[in-house]
Amino acid sequence: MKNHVRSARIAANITQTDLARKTGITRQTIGLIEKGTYNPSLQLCIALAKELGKTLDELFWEVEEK
Amino acid sequence: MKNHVRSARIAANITQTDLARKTGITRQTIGLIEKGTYNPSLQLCIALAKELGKTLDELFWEVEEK
DNA sequence: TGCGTATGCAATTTATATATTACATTCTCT
DNA sequence: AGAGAATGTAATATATAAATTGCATACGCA
Repeated sequence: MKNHVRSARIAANITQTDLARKTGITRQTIGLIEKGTYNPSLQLCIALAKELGKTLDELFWEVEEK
Repeated sequence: MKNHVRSARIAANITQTDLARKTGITRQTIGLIEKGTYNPSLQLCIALAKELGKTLDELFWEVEEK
């Protein structure tokens, strides 16, 4: 479940805590998603993408799995 | 959680049962996703997209929610 | 008419995403 | 050095995705 959430978040210059608050989830969940050990729900992926100004493909598509 | 899974599946000319088998889940889950009452996992969305020859965006992005 | 295939749907169970709480580390800034 | 902010991570609890089983309907076809 690798992705580009971390780099997109850093590029957007917001903290995990901010992104979590804006997307309605907890900081811990953001942390786990960025770490790549999680399989988030589609709804959450969409919320993250919109908040980060990206599309699903840009954040989650074709990220080589380790 | 509306999406374009059903039309893509029909365009690909395969059954729910086939798509389920190929993506490693059950027919019932496919049915619920197509119905739009489900919030599938990212991993499953990716498997569906690859099997249907689409990207995440094509299947799940910006589908007006009812 | 009867059989096989595709789909809808409901009840129950199981697996896992996400929340909650809490503590630790790292880094920056004064 | 000390304080605060950002992040890592772990244990437990809760919500829900997904599996399993089972039955119903509709359709094409022999």
